[in-house]
Amino acid sequence: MGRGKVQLVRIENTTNRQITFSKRRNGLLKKACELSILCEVDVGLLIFSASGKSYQFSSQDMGSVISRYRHAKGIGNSCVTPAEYWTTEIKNLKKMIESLENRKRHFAGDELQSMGIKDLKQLESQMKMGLDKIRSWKRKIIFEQINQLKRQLKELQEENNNLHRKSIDRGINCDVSFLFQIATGVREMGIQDEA
Amino acid sequence: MGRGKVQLVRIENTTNRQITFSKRRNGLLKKACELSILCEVDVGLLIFSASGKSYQFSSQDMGSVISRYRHAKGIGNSCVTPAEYWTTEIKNLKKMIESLENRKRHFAGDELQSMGIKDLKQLESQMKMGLDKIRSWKRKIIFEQINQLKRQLKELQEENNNLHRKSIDRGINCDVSFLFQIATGVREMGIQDEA
DNA sequence: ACCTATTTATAATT
DNA sequence: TAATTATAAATAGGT
Repeated sequence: MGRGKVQLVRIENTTNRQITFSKRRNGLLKKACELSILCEVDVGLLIFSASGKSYQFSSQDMGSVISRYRHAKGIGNSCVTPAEYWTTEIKNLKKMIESLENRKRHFAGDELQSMGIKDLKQLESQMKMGLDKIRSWKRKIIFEQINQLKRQLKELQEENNNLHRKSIDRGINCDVSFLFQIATGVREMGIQDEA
Repeated sequence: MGRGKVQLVRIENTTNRQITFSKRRNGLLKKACELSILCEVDVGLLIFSASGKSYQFSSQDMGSVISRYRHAKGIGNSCVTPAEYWTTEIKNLKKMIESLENRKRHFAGDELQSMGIKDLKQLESQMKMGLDKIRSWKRKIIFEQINQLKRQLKELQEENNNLHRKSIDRGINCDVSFLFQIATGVREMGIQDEA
């Protein structure tokens, strides 16, 4: 599109290349934006100029778009990914609430109110129950795990004491008293579970 | 560009929206590719269809483009701590519940339409799915932590066996530094368990 | 930066 | 779903 046709190869003339970069970069960003709006899809676009300057467009925030990409690619969640992933998920939930809010007008001047409120109450209590369940489940599992850990540590500590005695018999000194500290620490953690 | 001018708003007709998505998606990918070649710059483009399918172009591999973005934004690979992460997410959920409560109040004097109820039901099921996701993620993360602890315990046991042998053979001071790793692991678990 | 002849993209239609 | 075509939009080369 222009006075002449262009071959799909690097533009050798530096000035022309920069001018074209500027023009096409804006065009691309614009079209990315249009696509996301017209078709209501998620788009993330990153452009890095030769000088290292970066330009971007994303329909949401870039982080969540990237996390979606990583999620789609099944890339591990070692570091930021859980947070990024949930940023998206929480955003979706927020959108739902917004949409509920936007539709408030639809609810006005009609009937079946009690049923709608019933739904809402149910929904609300379900969310709360969900959270409670998560909490209690978590408490239970962690408590069990910690108890088991304590048992194992205790066994090891006793075994170490035995070793200690044997070592002394053989003239070796090994202090394992800190194991008690660990065990104590674990116990405290077990108790403090759940705010 | 086409028979008619188009407004920059979501295309309501589903078929048209999908057709336009298909066309513009390809156009955008093409232009992204052209820009990267003509101007010799790095470009990364991610598109997610409404159905969740992903399309992408990147001049190099997407991973390096993304990491370049991270670097440019000064986002290291620094981890969000589990505590921070869950604190934030739970806070958001609480906000949503609050918002629902407010909504409930607003509806108190109103009446609901059958369409509104349909929306509500849909919202409800979406919320449920969200909670399920929360649960499974939580489960996954905690299990990962527990598994790591198990692994560390196993190491401890092996090390202990080793120590045992060595002590019997020739008497060597025990290296117990790894025990602190366990303590650290347990502590991290405790911290995460605050949501 | 702006202009505009042309090419390119694409909306509507078949 | 895939072509066709009329038209809008992008832009190459020039000022």
